[in-house]
Amino acid sequence: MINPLTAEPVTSKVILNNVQREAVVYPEGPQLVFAGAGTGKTRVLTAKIAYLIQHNGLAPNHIFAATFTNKAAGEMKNRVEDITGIACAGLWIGTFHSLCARILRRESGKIGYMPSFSIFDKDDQLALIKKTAKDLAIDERTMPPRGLLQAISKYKNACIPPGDVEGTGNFFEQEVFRAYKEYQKNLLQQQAMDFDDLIANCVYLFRGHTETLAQYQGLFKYVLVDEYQDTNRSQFYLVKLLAQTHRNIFVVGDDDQSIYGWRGAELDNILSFEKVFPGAAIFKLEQNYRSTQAILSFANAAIAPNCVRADKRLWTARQGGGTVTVTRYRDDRQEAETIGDKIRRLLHEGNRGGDLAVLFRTNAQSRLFEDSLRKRRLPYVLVGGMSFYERKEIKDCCAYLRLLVNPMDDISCGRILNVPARGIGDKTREALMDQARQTNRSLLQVVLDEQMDYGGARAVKGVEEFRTVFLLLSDLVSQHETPQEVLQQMLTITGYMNMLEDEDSEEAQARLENINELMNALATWSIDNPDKGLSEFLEEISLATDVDKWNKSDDTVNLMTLHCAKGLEFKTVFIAGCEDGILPSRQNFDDDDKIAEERRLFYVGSTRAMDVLEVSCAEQRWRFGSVMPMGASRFIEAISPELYRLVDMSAFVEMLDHASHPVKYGPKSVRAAAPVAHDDFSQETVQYRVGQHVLHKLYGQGEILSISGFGVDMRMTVLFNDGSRRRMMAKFADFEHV
DNA sequence: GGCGTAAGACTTTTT
DNA sequence: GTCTTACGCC
Repeated sequence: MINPLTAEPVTSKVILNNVQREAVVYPEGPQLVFAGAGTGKTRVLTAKIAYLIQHNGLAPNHIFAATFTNKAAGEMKNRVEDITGIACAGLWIGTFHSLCARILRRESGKIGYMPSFSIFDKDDQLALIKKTAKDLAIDERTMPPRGLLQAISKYKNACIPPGDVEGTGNFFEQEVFRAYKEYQKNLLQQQAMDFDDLIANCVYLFRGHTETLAQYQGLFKYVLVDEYQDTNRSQFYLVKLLAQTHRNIFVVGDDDQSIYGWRGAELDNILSFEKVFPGAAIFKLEQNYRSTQAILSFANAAIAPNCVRADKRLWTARQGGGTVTVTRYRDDRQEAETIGDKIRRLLHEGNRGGDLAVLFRTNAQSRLFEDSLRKRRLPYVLVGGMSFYERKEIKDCCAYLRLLVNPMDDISCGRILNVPARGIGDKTREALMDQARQTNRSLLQVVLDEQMDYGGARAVKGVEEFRTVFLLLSDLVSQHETPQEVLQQMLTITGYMNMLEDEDSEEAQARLENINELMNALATWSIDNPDKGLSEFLEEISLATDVDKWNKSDDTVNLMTLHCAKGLEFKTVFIAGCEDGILPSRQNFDDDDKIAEERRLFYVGSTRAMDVLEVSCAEQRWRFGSVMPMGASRFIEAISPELYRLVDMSAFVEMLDHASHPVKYGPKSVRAAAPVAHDDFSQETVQYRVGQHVLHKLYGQGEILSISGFGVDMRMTVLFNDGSRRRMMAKFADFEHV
């Protein structure tokens, strides 16, 4: 620790250009920083926080800073500690959702919640709305559950409680209202909140409790918001409330990078900031430090047709650079194969995989690139998509843990009542749920106190078994057993482990390893967070973003959606599938605002590239199981041809790959090619090798005995010095330096 | 009640 | 082409 009084000032410790420095040292009052792509937004935000602490002498816990991912929050906090030499444990920094959860855990009693409330993810929400709709006799076909959720989400994002929409609108709106009201009632009864509630309930809390609001207004002397262009109305209300007393609100954003309108984000928040906060100081960061002139010119031309934008001009000192390439392919298959070849060449030329990224509009497009890279034995990581914590076996485990933390959580209870199968089918479950509803108790409560006088003998036995299991686990929790011991016991007592071990399939094997991984993760987490418990672990899991879960590695090529790529940068970027219908998505064709948002998405993708940008489109693409003709994206068509080089590969029918195996494109037979077994080439692709000595946080020293799979799927067997032999997934192993 | 097969829906993007 | 739901059989 350095002494802050003698420390170098922030402004000399962090290199800042003139505008950046002005924004950092600007004394007080509302501030809006327009930060174009690659203009050092994070640097300014970090420096600002450090400056507030060091120069203004603010204690870290007086600062509220909302970032876009928890990972960014963690990195920023560390950086601020580096700069100031002051411990920042008390700093309120994180995503809106985690910050609000933190406030709500403390104040939950004021809005009828216990501090142990559950956080419902998408699946839980869907399960609950289905149950709600069923109870209300709302027909699933006329009112699809997803549609209901979307409508409800809209209300919540605007902080409109069910009481405010009563009696308005047509039949459909009435039905939505009925569902909304009942859904909220159910959430409260189960002591659960969905993602939107975390923000909305915070706003309701403050609206309804002026003394609590005053307390937080007094606490937060400075409110900072990153990615302000992507905030929705409830988030806007929240920061407005919090910043009311001190009027120190500092927001950073770029209207050209607003890509979450479909999630309720309101571009108007950033565009009308000056109106809402009169006297706001405006700063414009226009020097881009990331991309070459060629890339920037291309991106600027791409975004130019959007007319509702704040006036700004991005420029770069990085003159020249290779021309942006636009490549036309015959089909999606050829696109993926050729990009795979290009990536292989780039790696042979000495580029690191981590410097390369393939970006696409939809998750479904990732598969071809995965196949292509896997075939070439190139390590890659798919960011986003089906994440670890969304897997069935992991969700099952978490449901048990969640029920232990919050016994009112009927959705979790319903999920695991019959997992593993113990003879409690849909009928029995429904009977129990009816019983719960009629007697106004939780599902678990019914299961625990009811002498069942209905259902078959098998069902009764199953319910008894579940009761026994739950009480045993509950005892462990009250005896303050460690979280991983509870999980371990759950897996043994329920027979979950046996079930998977008995099933002799590859899938069961993978599930076992995932569960093993969850135990490792939980154990490691407990060591890192000795003062926290199960409920905090569960919260962290449910609020983690895809990028939070991403282990950036030097060696793995990155595959992700354009949305996921926001805020990141790579030396070489491929944007694939730039076709009308994909980017922009067909579903947004008839709405100009949505087309503008799609264009911004294309802009975001283009500005991720530092040195090389390659955009591509295919003339035909497999969609819904059949071939569809595609045309190049209107966004490309709108860019002046001098700004890129057009390469037409669509005439190539066949190419040779490096191993001289002809690769044919198009015919179905090729698509069904046998999957490559990874076992024999794993060592060449990653940083681990057999025989390597490693140091694990939990298990200490060990030696890698064998490796299978590669990239994200790489698993290895490690013999630890305590004699234990463990299978673990490389991406989670988290070995310390040896 | 559980498990297997077959038709059906469906894909935008995510905290 | 892939995942989810519905139905029929055990």
